Amino acid sequence: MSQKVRVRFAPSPTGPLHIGGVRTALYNYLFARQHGGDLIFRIEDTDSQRLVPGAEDYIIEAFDWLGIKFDEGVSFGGEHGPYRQSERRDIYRKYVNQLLDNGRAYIAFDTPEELDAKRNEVENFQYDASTRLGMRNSLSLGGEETQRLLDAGTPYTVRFKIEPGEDVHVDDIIRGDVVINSSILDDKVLYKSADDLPTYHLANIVDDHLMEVTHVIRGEEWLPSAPLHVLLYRAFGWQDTMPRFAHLPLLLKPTGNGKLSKRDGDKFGFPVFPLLWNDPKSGTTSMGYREQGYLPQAVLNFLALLGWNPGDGKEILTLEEMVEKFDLTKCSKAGAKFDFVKGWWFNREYLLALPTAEVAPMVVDMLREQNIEATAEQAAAIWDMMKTKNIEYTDAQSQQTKKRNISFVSDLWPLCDFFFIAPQTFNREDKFVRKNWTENSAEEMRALRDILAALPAFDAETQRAAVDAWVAEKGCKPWNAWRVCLVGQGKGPDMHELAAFLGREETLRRMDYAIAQLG
RNA sequence: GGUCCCUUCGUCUAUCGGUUAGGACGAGAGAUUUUCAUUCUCUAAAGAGGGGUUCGAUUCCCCUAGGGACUACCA
Repeated sequence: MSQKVRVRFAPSPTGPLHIGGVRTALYNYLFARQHGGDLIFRIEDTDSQRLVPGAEDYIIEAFDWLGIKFDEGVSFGGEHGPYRQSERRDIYRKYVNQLLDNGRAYIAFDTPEELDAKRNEVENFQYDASTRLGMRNSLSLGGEETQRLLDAGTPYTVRFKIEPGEDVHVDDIIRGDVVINSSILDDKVLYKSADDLPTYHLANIVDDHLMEVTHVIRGEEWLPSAPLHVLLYRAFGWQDTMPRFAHLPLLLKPTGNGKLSKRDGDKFGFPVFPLLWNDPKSGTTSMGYREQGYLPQAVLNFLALLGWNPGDGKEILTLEEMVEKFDLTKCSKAGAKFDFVKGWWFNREYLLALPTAEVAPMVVDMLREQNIEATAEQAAAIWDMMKTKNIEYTDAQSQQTKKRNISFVSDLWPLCDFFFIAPQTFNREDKFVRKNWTENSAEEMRALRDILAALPAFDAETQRAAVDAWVAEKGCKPWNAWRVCLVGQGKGPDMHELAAFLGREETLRRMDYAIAQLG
């Protein structure tokens, strides 16, 4: 009797995909893969008012970039379509009528204005068993009047008739048995005639049933309405095939109270969307993980561990390992503060583990942004020399400089600019220059210069052999002064490798220039 | 306000009645180093509070406090 696992990720195309949504999708993906099941991509566009052009394409592109693959759904095809709710009107209408026919729902004519007025008039007004008879609906108006209004084309909604006084149980995989009394539930609007579309609640239940969804894995914000959904399954007589629920903890602000929002990203300088987003309404643009230089696997890995932990101490996990180890029952119940600094660490781990050949094109792009044209070979050479090096990372919030590793390719630039830009001036006050350019330095550099000039070849090893011999004989330590010449500061890779990259001509030129400047 | 969910180092978390409460990020210190780094070693850092249950509670129950979500003709 084991049914094939089928789960879905069903975003509403009202804007760019939030990072929390990405995590929800990821958990669905991991769960589906682990059980050899299907992952469905459904578009929940039942709110025509809030639809944002481009949002759907954005979401699809985001998952494509992230490497989360769907088995069926919008743009993926499948046997259970259409997968866009706005294209399923006929289906919903049929099921709304079923509920109407068996008395589980009723027609309501109250206008939004009337409802507003009621809410202003009565504190904590709730449209339910205790108040519905005082409202304008088929229950209070009677069949004749209802039909008359319908015939007159009066806009209406269909409301779910909730029977009060029953404890409704939701069996949640993460939270266990959650009980809510039906009396605190209101008669939810299931369908609105104005746009001939159902609301989320109805569409969600009908689609999950028809698409044979076995597990509903979604954000915790849905937990309060889960009992309503249970009641809906029952009203349709679908309780035997009702999916299992798992309500995921939310992603919270890095500091302070509340859930993670776009503002937090702006405040701390991290993206909350997978891809760059230009909002057609406000005209504002929001940064994306892709554009900021995050690697998709790093983003996935980071997100996966915000709310779930395999418990074996291993944190760097491939998608395959995550699929293997994922366990809904090991998901935490409490919301997770969004630790974007750890996100940097994940990216660094993945970036540094990447083969040089894959990083080189990124370095070329990064250099191009600095108006420097470099070949892939040069970029690869720089990466190999520099990838273990550091930068001074400016913390956007505290304005304090902190030591950071290379988490992003863009971090590389301030560390490697000297490969392309020769020192123009030398700051004698600089700690490194002051310490390492002594009175003997000019003379030493002249000697080193002559040795280098006379070398038969200029590769690092040839240099090293000659210079080591000279150093051994003279008993001097020329490297830091040499670094002053070529770099101007206390940073950069091994001097011989650096000189080899620059080439003999440029190396000697920089040395001559420094000797002339510093004396 | 009401309903529901939640509560271990600063952060993400491990522990499924008996542990010196472990790991990771971040922080600090030291060592190494031809610079900046890397690397290595070490350190500080937690069971919200109060009641129970039990031989024994971080773990089970209750209360309080705190946090979160929901409370639309939005999802």
